[in-house]
Amino acid sequence: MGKTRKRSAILAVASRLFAEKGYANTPTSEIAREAGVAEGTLYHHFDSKDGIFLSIFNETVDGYIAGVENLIGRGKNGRESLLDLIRHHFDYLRAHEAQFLTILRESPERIGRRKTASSAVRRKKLSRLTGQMTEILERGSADGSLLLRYSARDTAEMLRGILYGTTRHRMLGIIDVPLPRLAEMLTDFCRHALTPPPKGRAERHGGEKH
Amino acid sequence: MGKTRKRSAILAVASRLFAEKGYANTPTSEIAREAGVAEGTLYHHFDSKDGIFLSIFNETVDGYIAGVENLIGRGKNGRESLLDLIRHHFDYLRAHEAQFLTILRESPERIGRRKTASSAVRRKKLSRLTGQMTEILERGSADGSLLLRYSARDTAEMLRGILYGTTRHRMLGIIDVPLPRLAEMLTDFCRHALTPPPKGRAERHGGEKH
Amino acid sequence: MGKTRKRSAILAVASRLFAEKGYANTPTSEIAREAGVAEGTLYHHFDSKDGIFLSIFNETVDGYIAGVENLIGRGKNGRESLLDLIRHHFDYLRAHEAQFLTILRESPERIGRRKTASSAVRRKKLSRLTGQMTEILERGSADGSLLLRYSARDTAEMLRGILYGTTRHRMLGIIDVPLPRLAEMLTDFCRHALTPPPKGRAERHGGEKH
Amino acid sequence: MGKTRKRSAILAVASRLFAEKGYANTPTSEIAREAGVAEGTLYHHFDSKDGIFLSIFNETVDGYIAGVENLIGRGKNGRESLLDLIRHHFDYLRAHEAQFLTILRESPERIGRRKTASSAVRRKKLSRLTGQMTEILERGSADGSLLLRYSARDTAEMLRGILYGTTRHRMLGIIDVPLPRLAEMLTDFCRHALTPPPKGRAERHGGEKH
DNA sequence: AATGAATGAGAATTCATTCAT
DNA sequence: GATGAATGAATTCTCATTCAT
Repeated sequence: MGKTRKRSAILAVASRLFAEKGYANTPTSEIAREAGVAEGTLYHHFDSKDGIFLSIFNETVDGYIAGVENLIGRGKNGRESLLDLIRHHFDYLRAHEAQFLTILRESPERIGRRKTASSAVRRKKLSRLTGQMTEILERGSADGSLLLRYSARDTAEMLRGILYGTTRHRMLGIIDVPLPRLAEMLTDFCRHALTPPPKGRAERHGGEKH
Repeated sequence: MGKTRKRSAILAVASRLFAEKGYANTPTSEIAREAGVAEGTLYHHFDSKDGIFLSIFNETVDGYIAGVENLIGRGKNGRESLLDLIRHHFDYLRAHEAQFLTILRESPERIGRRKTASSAVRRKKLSRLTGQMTEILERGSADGSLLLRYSARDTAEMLRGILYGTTRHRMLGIIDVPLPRLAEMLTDFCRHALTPPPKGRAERHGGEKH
Repeated sequence: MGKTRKRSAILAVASRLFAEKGYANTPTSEIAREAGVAEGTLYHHFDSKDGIFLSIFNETVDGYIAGVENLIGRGKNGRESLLDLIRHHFDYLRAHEAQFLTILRESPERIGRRKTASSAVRRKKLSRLTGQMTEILERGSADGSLLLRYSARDTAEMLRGILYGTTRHRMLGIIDVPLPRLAEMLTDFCRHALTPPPKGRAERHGGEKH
Repeated sequence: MGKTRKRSAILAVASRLFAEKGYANTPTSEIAREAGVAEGTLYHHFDSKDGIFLSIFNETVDGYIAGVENLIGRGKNGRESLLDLIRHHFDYLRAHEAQFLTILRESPERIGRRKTASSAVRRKKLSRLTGQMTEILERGSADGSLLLRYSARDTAEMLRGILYGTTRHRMLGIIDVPLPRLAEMLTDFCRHALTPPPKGRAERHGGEKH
């Protein structure tokens, strides 16, 4: 309890500062000052500045993944699970805004090219996510509630990019659509793009010329 | 010619390095060395390291916007213009990979929160882009070639996020779908999400229960 | 017993680590961890990190000096005492390798220039050693078993340097001669350099031309 | 010329400070201050603090080795070359006191255990020295001017240790014999230990009992 | 006696930028 | 325009030591 109070304070402050100013522009001295601890204390709880980021990443992504796991386990059909996923995405986002922003901002630096031991772990977590989404899409394809025009895997990857990009622009203030509205639009967008035609009517799409 | 050879060399090298290692992890000394100029020379051509990034950003985004302007001017209907836009996006991307990656990586640092004079300029350019997309969507809505379920502006913003996110994940190697395939999928996805129902048939969507 | 078990563990671990990595490169945290005690416990048994070194130094040098005292007390002639001293040196070395290495490595830092209270104590112990060696040489000179060409004091100082340097190079792996062989060589070397000419023959050395 | 003035100043100051207080106890800030340059300037001329030590080591040892090479080339007999070597040792020492002390103090840290690329280079230089001394002893053994009771290599290693140890104790003020006197004593010591018996007289040594 | 979380004064190093040549 | 030596502020990290429990 008391033992981890400072640790949590550090993580909370760091999330906020990283989100606001970026990892590289946030000196450890500022984290310490705002968290009300000595600078050395950071290094009592974390290996390095990078270790602080790593903890934020892990705790946030683990929670996100657990949430998805949970909704998958509910056994709804693919289409409903997909909608649940989008809902979960935006709910979780709200509850962990600073953490999300931090991760959004820093992914290329810390997940991108450089192949380090811990970046491999991070990549793995993220690909776990793609795996979960693939699972949902496959279920929908099997139970007829979703119509995939591409492989489930490819579609899942695209969806991840879509969620990422819209979320990011929204959180960075690059676009103005309010978050709930964005969630609604994306839900709708996916529904239309992935919905099979109502029964009893032929899909006419193939006949189009383009 | 001779006057700008070193300038171009600097920009080319900087784009590559920023893309590979990130802005913050690329010392000016390395840019100078790889470009084959003295470190001081950087400061004859640019105000600062930030100025180098700024030039990459401006030249790249200006070219992109000009391309969109161009395709809008061709006077095709909204739907076709939208497809042209996606095509243009991926074409331009291919031709300016390093520059795009640089911008992708650094936007939050340099465009995000902090309101400086030059970040305002950059934001403006980006919002010009949203304006162009809005224009295309409005045209499609007016000429019946596109069906918007939300305002053209909101839809445009969402589309920008979608393009950004998928492009980024692809370029950072976070997802595996090859670029041309991704372009195809997105084209298809948008077509389904924004296509009006074939004439003579009522849109049944509204009747669904969900 | 139980009272000093942790103290001994600390000294043993510290000797080993100081010998392996050097005093400055051995954090107290590592000593504590390897000794299986808490970091604060170090400070119950010793005043400071320096105090740990001091204890190693004192205990080791005291034992060494006691051994010399002992062999001097046996009342052999000077020559034999000198050979006993060399033997004792290498025997003691073997039994206290880590401690010796620690002292070898750190002497200049902690015994050298800086005149502190405790460094004076240490210097005094070392000069006690020179005193003992001087005593042996004087005895040999008096009883005719050794031939000194310089004052006993000067010769003793030189011998100390000789023992120190060869021992050190050997322990640091700078030279390859095995320890027993080195002991033999030094014994022999001293014997030839300090041996009086066989009785009944004039020392011809003075007549040489060089 | 002017280009290297600051570099030399840094090396001179660093030698002095390392010799006085030890490498680990000399902050780079102090080197910079005393050398009259900015701290960053150190890193313009050297890779790291370690690089400064490395330069001192290399320049000093290279000069020493060149001197030995030189005296070997004079073609004197082994015995005289050995005496020249001792003379050269003490001459060079006088001319590079601070550098020698620095190297004396820091060898274990920087040459000892840890096998790094540059420590291998340093070890190699030092073993070159042993090689040179071996060469001299072999020559003396061949031309009859020296009597070796052990292999030339082993004797050379022992001699190196002897020179090292006595020099070191002298320079650290652990012993009081003045430098010239020490040189004389060592010369004499070696002469007696390695001198063949005058012609026409049998070596009686083997007959002794001990 | 024992613990270990917390401290904070330093340490080495980096790097964008300047300026005399 | 071009150079590159020099700068010094800023940054991350280390670690001996303390002290409340």
